[in-house]
Amino acid sequence: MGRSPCCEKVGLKKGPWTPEEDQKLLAYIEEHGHGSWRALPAKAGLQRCGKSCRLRWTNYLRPDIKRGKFTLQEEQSIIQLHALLGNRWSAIATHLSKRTDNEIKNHWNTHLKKRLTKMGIDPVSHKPKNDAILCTKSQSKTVANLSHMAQWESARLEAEARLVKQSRLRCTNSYEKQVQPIVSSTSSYKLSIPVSGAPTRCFDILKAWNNVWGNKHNDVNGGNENEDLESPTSTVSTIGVIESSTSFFEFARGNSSGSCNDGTMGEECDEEWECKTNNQAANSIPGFTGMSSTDNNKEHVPRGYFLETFTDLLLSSSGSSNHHNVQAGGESIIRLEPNEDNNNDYEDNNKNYWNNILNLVNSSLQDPPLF
DNA sequence: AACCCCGACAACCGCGTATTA
DNA sequence: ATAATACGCGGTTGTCGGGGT
Repeated sequence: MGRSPCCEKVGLKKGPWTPEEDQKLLAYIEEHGHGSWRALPAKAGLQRCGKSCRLRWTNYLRPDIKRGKFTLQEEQSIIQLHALLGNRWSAIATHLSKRTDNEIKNHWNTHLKKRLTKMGIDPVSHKPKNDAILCTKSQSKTVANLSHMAQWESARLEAEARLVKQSRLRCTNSYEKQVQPIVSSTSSYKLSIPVSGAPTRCFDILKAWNNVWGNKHNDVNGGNENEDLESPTSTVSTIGVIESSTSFFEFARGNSSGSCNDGTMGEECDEEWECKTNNQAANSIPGFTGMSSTDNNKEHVPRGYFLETFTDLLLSSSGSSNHHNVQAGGESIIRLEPNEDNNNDYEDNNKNYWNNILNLVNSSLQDPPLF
């Protein structure tokens, strides 16, 4: 099947938009809505293709866009969501209201990816680069289960992102109907989509997993090792889980030395992050105060320097000297000494990691985007 | 002052997919 | 069922400004 060009290429302007063009596009959409992007440029008097207009609108002119530096929370959200979703920028953007997928993608490529690399973390897999497979059976099982659930949850996140977008479209359509009832007389949305503001039932896998942890936490190793974790379903209760985990943001902001005063990650913060994480990469050099084993045994994420704890979560490692980085089979993960305490450390860290993602996404659902 | 380099970000391109005729 | 069309996404490129030499 051949593909026709999105628009006539001849005579169309390319490159940066001028303020005049912005004004034309803005004025037209405010008055008429965008309608068909293909037809918009002619109607708005723009020598641009519809695609270019759409991009300009969605990435720059849209009124609900937040611009400027990314906050610490936003950066952390991006990293965690990227760990779960990969390069699905659109899906990630739905959980960071007011940020566009393009902006997130750019920020990832220019900042976050480099930082993770400096930290010795593979920005693709979000795993330490020089680590190895767990050697004990229960640890391997845990990793397999986490991976399994991550796949499920990733699929759910994508589905949810689609719903959010459909909801946005619906809202936009309503807006367009208000500003110009004539155009939309033929458009109808037959989908029954949850309206923004109504919390979507989601992340049940995380929650189910959390429940499993809550129930089985103390006998993970002592329990039936042959008992595979069932693929969670969306019918699991969602109550009483979130409270068990402290917001990642809370401890991220808990130490003023870990973030800039305005909450942004400026260059100075970068420097400090790099410094700290180099320590991490150097594997617990003197002065490193990462997640202690004592902290790990707690139900909540420990307070402390953001990057130490965050990279600890990412690395699923402890500040103790009991863990080693081993490499095998191309896969890299932290290997803990095969004793029960460290198994618990490892599992607690994973739990905390997922708790954080759960908190993150739930918080985003409580404040759904309007568009 | 001129040039070069590099980072940041806006914009484009090509492909996949949903929708429509 | 199929083809045509439109839209959205992700990767990539282009442009611009600031800093260094």
